[in-house]
Order: sequence, then C-alpha cells, then structure tokens
Amino acid sequence: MPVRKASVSAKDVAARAGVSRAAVSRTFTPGASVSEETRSKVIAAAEALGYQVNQLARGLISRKTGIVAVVGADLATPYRSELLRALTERLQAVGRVAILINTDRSDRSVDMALQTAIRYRAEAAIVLSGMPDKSISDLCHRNGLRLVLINRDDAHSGSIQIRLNDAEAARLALTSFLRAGCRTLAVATSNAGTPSLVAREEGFLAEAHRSGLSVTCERFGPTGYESGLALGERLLVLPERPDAIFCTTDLIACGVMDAARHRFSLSIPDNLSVIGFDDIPQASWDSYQLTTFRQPIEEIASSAVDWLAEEEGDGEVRVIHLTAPMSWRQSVRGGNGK
Amino acid sequence: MPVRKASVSAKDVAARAGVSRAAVSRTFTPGASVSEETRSKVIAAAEALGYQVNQLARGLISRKTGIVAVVGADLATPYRSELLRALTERLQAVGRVAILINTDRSDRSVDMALQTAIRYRAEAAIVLSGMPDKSISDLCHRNGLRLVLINRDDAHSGSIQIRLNDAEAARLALTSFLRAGCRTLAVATSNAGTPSLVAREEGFLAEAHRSGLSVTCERFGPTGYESGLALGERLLVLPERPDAIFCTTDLIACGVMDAARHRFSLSIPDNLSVIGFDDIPQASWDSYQLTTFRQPIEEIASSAVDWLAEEEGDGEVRVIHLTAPMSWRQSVRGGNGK
DNA sequence: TTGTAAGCGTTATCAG
DNA sequence: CTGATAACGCTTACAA
Repeated sequence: MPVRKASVSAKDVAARAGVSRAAVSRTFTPGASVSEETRSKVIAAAEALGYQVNQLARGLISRKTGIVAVVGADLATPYRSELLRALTERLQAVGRVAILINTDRSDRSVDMALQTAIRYRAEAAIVLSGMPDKSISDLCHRNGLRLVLINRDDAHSGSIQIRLNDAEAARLALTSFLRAGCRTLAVATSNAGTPSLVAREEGFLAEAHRSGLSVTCERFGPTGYESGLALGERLLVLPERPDAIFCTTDLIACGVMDAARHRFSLSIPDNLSVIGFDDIPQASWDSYQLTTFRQPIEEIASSAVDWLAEEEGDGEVRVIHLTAPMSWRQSVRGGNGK
Repeated sequence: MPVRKASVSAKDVAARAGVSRAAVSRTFTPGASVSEETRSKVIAAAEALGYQVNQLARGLISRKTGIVAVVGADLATPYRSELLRALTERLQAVGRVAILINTDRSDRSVDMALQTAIRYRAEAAIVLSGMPDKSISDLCHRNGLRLVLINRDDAHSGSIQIRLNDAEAARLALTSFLRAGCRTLAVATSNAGTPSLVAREEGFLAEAHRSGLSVTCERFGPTGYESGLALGERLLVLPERPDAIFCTTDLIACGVMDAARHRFSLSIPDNLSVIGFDDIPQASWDSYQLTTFRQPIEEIASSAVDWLAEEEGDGEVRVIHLTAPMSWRQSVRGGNGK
C-alpha cells in the first residue's frame, strides 16, 4: 500500500479534470481567464477530490500570506478577550486569518512572539501588551512585518499606533467626583505600569493637583479583581476614608466595590463613589452598575484592520487617537452627571 | 532603487556567510550535522541580516506546518476565553502556533472554518462549538487535518473527542439541593441546545424524575448573563416560587442571582439556592460566591495538545472523559454539602 | 484560452 | 561535513 499523501494538490485535480495544473490554479484565482468549460471541469474534479488551495504555497510566491499575528498578555481577561474577538472577526471579514500568540508581561516574550510572526511571514502583528525592543522592531521592518501598536508607548517607522484619551478621561472622572460632592479622593491601580494605566493615574493626579486637592494613590499587584479587593481593603481602612475611588480598570473597580460592600458594609454610591475604566460586561451587571469609560473596541479593531488593507505606508508612523466615552451608571453619587 | 525584498532568505545568509544554502538550512535544523565553524559563520550572518526561517516554506516540504486551528463561537465569554488561553499556551509550549477562527453558532460557519484550516494546512483543528458535517469531516480526513472535538456530539474517524461528566454533575446538583432541604426545583438554561447544556438539563431532570419530583424547566435566549436575568424574572414570579435553581452555566447563574437579589429582594442562599456550571472567575467574586462545577480547563487543554503530539492514530476515534468537580461556595443553603 | 516552464524559500537526497 | 540538485504546491510570465 502506497504512502497516503497528506493532502490533495492541484496536480491531482488537474489529472482528474484532464487539464494542466495552471488551469486549476487559474480557476481558483479571482479574475484569471479560464473558459467556462474548463472551469466547471476543474470545479467538479476539485469537489470530488476535496481540494483546497494551499495558502502556504500561495503565500510563498505571492507574499500575501493572509496571516496576521495578534500578540498580547492576559488574553482571557474580559476587555482583552473582547478586543481579541473584535479583531479576529474583522480580520476574517477581510479574508485574513489571525494567529494568536500569548505573551507573559515581559518585553522579552513580546520579542519572541514577533519572531514567530516573522517566521510565519505574517503580514502584520497587532501588539496589545509589552513594548517591542527597538532592535526587534527593526527586525520586523526588515522582514516586511507591519506593526500595529495598541495603547503602547511609541512606535518606530512603518507602524501604526492606536491610543486612547486616557488622561482626559481621568480628568473627567475627577471632575465628576467633585461635582458629586466627594472630597476625599483616591486612585486604585495595579503596579503593572502599562502606558494606559499610568496615563490614567497621572491624569487624575495632575488634575487633582490643579484643583489643589491631594489624592492618595494605592498601587498593588497585577491588574485584576483580586488586586481590586486588596486595594479596597487598604484604602477603606485609612483614617481619612476615601469617599471616591478612581480605579484604572473595571476589574479593579469590581474588586474595590466588593471589598467596600462585603467587607466594610459600605453602600455605593451613598458612602463611596467609584469610577472604573474599560466598560467590561460585568460593569453593567446588576451587582455593579459601574460608571466607567467605554473602550471603543470596535473602533480600535476597525482602525487596525483598515490600516492593514491600505497601501503600504512610506515609513512614517501614524498615530490614531480614539476616545473612550463616559458611560454613566449608578456608582457615583448624584446620578448621571448632567 | 531596486525593489526591496519582502524578507531576508537563506540565500542572502548563505551569500554573506560564504557557504551554501544547504549549510544555512542545516544550521537551523536541530540535529543536523554542521561544523562548529560553519555554524557560527551562519549564525553571525543570520544575526546581521535579521534572518528568520520561513515556516511556510518549511511546512510546504516537511508537512509539519506547526499550525493548529482553534475554532469556536463566543470566544470572548469567560469560560471560552479561559479555555482558549490554556489551549494556546500549551500549543506554544510544544512549538505550535494557534490560528483562531471565530464562528457564529451555525454549523455552516464551522464548516467554513475547517476549510480555512485546511487551506493553511493546519495539522489539527480544535473545535469548541458546532458540529462539523460528516462531509466536511471527511474532507478534513482526506486533507490530513486531525480533529479534536471538545464537548461535541460524536466524532468521525481519526479524531479525538473530549467529554465531561455533565449528566453526573447535574445529578449531584440535584441531590445537593435535596440535602439542603430545597423542594421547589427549577432549571434555567439557554436555548442554544449544545450537547453539554442539554446533557446537564436532562441529567437534572432525569434524576428528579427518579426521585419523584417535578421540576420546572425554563429555556431562554443565548447563553449569557442577560438570559440569566430574564430566566430569573420568569422563574421567580411563578406561583410556586422555586427555592433552588440549577443553571446550566455560571453566566446564567449570575444573571439569576442578580435578578433574585436586585429585582425580587431575595437573599441567597436563605430564600434561594443556586448552582451553576463552569466555575468562571466571577463565580468566586464576593458578590456571587457561587457553588458550581469546575471545568477542568487545564486537563482539557493538555489532553488535546498531548494527543496532537502522539503518533498519528490509525483511524479509530478516541474518547476522553474528564470530570468537572463540584466547587462548594455559599450559594446553597446549608454550607459545604458535607 | 491554454499549456510549459521558471521561480518562491525550504528540506532531503546524494555525491564528493 | 559540505555542496549541488531535486522536490514541495503554487502562481505567473511566455508561447502556442
């Protein structure tokens, strides 16, 4: 018994249809010239054999692999997973396929991820965490891998950068607290130190400073619910107990709220106002009804994907600014802020 | 100015290092025989040029693309995204790369996803939702695409199937309610009709029947929090208000709990006991403390990935049974069930 | 419109 | 150990 071939190729189809391999290729290349007769013979043979064009071979020659890498850490987190979904959906819609590469928080692992992307000749990599080293970013450039950096610090040539109005949003959070009559302000954040997180923290602090207010700022652990719990416990035990906490992330906000309610028997927003960031699904759950800033997920995804479809840029780095609108719910005293 | 090459190839490296292309290839092939001298010349040249092996070309000839497709719907959902993370992490650990293909709930879209997987010559596809049509499953077989079906109905040849003890768990849920003194039982589920969901529902119903109890079973909408909310509102308005609700999913359970607490002012577990399924992160949040069944995510992922590493099976379909252990928290009257 | 032939970047085979 | 040379499955001039 002969060794079974791993998959059916254009040659097989050509043989069965009684045409040349080129004819088969043309049949599956949009806008190539094939007679209706040949085409239907080919289609029939392909169907019978179960032929599928080999994209790898096609990509080898056309340089259009259709592969886009999505690189990031904590991809199972509510906001991240939602962004991932939006990204991959849109990628599929324009005939691309996403390869998913998990990283830990180290920049080193991002570098390795990008190398993987290059090895698979991805057309682009969308980076959600960490910051590629300059040398790696060069490597990508030399290998024709375009970079999309989402909420990262600064990009090198030939890449696009998508950023949010983090600082501005933070300022709005502060004025909202003030308008609600809160006077003892605090910030709860993780110590991940990612650009967006520090922008939010610093934006809040700066605006408070401008208003002559002092804010206690607590940093703890990774960015997640558990850290929020811990942050709540630290903040709410203070002699000057805060009556408003700006959390740099909804996950942290949920933790803070739960700590306040279940461990300090505080009621929200009567005893404590909370504002988060991201607008994850849980923020709108009955138990939280968290006032927060909505990540413009679809806009982020479409900006990224549209850019890929565009002409190859000429080396300049493009920056797209998107805004996270405030989503008013019930966690700030005094209702809808109007 | 000459047209810039899209990426640096082994030929470039060979030229710079003053060796043959074959030498370059060997340098990057584990366990090939190259002298230390050539190797270091090659490495140096590769480094200088920023060379990365082209996996597409490598896969073309070796038939080992290293690509594995992960196919599923609702991948941004807590349980799904966690499974996705576990899967991709493990895949990376064994040198594979995951391509992610979103589907909607239709079987048709699963079929299309599998065709994409074939076109990229994935070594395997891990299917999380929907059920590939027999003809497609054949197509996969003919193209050497191995199938891993997670919680799907039944597999065809050459594939592996991973299943959970859904029915058994459901029975355990019922006896737990009984032991807690609950008498008016209900099931809350979506009308997605996926195999695991119906297995849980039917398992619960069957056991109730065996005990001579009648159970009201409510089905509504897609599988998610909002549906849980709606289900809670339907169930808790009944003349014989349930004192125990088995939810086929944690997301539904969270919705049911929120409806009970915030819309009917019921307290859990005093007025109502709830059991869920999946053990998503939110189940352990202070606001829920939901008793549930833990999806053995890591075990699922490792079973799937280990199978890929194994010898090519000889056409028989393998079934792996995993168990979801009960995770006791505070949503059932009478504490930890012991 | 069609077939032939030359690549694309690798690895595998086979002499040297 | 090394270098030609032939695949791998495909697209794309170039001729016919």
